[in-house]
Amino acid sequence: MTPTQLSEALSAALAAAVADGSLALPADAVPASVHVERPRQREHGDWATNVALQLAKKAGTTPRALAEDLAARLGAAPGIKSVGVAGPGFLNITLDAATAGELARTIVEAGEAYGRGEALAGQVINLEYISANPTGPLHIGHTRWAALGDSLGRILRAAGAEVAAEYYINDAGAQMDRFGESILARATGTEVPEGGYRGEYVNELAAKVLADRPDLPELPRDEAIAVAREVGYAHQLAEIREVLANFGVHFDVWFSERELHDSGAVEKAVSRLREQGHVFDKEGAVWLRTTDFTDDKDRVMIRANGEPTYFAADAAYYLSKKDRGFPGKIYLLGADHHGYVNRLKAIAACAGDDPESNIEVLIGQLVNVGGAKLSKRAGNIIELRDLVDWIGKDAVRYSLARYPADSPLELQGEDMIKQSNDNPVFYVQYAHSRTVQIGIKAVERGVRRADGFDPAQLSHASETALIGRLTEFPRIVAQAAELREPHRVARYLEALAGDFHAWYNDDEKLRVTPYQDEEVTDAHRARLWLNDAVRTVLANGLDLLGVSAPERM
RNA sequence: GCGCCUGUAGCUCAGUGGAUAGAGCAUCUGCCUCCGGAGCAGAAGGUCGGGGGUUCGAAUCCCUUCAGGCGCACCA
Repeated sequence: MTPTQLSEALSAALAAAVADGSLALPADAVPASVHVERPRQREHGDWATNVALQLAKKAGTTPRALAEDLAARLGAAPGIKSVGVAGPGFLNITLDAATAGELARTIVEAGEAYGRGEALAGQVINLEYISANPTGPLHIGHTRWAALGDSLGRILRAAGAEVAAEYYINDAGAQMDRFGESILARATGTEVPEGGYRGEYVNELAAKVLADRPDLPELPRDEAIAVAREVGYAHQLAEIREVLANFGVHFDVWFSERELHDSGAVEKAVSRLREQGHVFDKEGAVWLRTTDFTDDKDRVMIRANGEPTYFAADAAYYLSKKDRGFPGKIYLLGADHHGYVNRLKAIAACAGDDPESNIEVLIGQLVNVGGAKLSKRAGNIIELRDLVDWIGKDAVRYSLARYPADSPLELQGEDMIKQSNDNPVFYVQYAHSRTVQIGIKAVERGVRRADGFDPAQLSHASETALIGRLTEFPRIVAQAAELREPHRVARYLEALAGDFHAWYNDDEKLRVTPYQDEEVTDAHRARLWLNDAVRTVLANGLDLLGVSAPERM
């Protein structure tokens, strides 16, 4: 029995009580689905609901009386072992072992599909993250969004949404010229200009540019800057793409800011917003009246000198997303960009969208890794590439994905490479590899799922706890998708791994494989089904986080 | 000054109005003759920053206050 079915059974019990007059509640006050949750305390049963507490007042009765009535009605339902009333009026529900144990079969047969759902079905979402300038390597701040953004994309898709992951390349503007000038200076042994890029990586780029274009030093200065800029840009972007690919991060679209300018999309955006009535001219510049909405001051789109601002490109980019058919637009930005939230929402509103539903801006707070070496090649930053070389892809991704984005984070690098309980990624991966090895051993000893499944065998406390945990997975995925919080999946996997290890260590009689002189029984087979169900969920969950599920460690 | 985020165990952090506030680390005590000890069981550790309020019920919602981080461009 799934929580959904249980919730429906509760609704039916409420409706029946209203129908026969024992519950004085208007029909429209009966909730279509009743919220059930896993109680913290095991002795409170498999599931609990506070529905009686919530409805008693409206029905003019006491919570306990209402709960007693519901308990009597629900207790007769098939698959339910017992229903109790506790405390002020909680309903505690225990399923019978066979009904609960069926879940293991459901999971094993569903395989990779278990956990996927329809909570976000029909939603079409553009998910933009990282979007770092192509003028230098990715650093630790980008790394947090790389891990969270990619995982969020996977989770949104698992919940049924259609998602395009997008990287906005800020390849326009004065910074690119400074980038070109910096490379040229290094290539020709002259001084890097004020405000230029100085990291060791600029020397590396200069060497690559010279290898591609040995004629660089002989070119007229303007042309040389352009060549250095363009060739350097290509190399830097290639490196970013390679580093992200090695990190397991995939983008569907790499969107160039320059394209917006070259194609005239920026001018078109200005005129479109002008038609909407939100653009005005002042002091020689063209402005967007973002104060019509949530912003605290109006923003310049075209400067007095005729050059468009970065903000104008942002507006054009927003319209591009809208035009390309994405009602939902999620932006993942760093904390240093939180001042942008209101003006981005104002763009949406000026474009005629609903800033509450068509645009969502998630802000990631700072992260620091203690003990990490600062990058010499890029200056005083921690590079994503170095971090992955040092700690490993799985540990970096997991360590970042297991915390919500909106809290500042201080991680210890030494803990992240420890292969022990200090590091939850190994704890979860170890549980997965253990299920794999147990499965192999069981088959060697003649325990085979194909020989049958008697779910009633899974009646031990550690087994029902484990089954209950497995039941939660689809709801956890849906919740992580709806709240945009990948860390919920990681925390769930840690709890599941804990329940699994506890079951494994619980009692020497509760083994998947028989002792050497022992016959294979229904119990061994049932436990193999359960073991394999756990493996399925651990693998599915780790995949949502972009972390590998090793068969052996 | 204004705005956003964050204050939970010694440390790093979970906990989108429910029952006795949880996990890992660190400290202490147990558990390897057969499925992986990278594991398990237990002990100890808390004015949920402070103060008001809403509610049958608040770490969670509202107000206020203190502390820390970040941001307030015709830069990108």
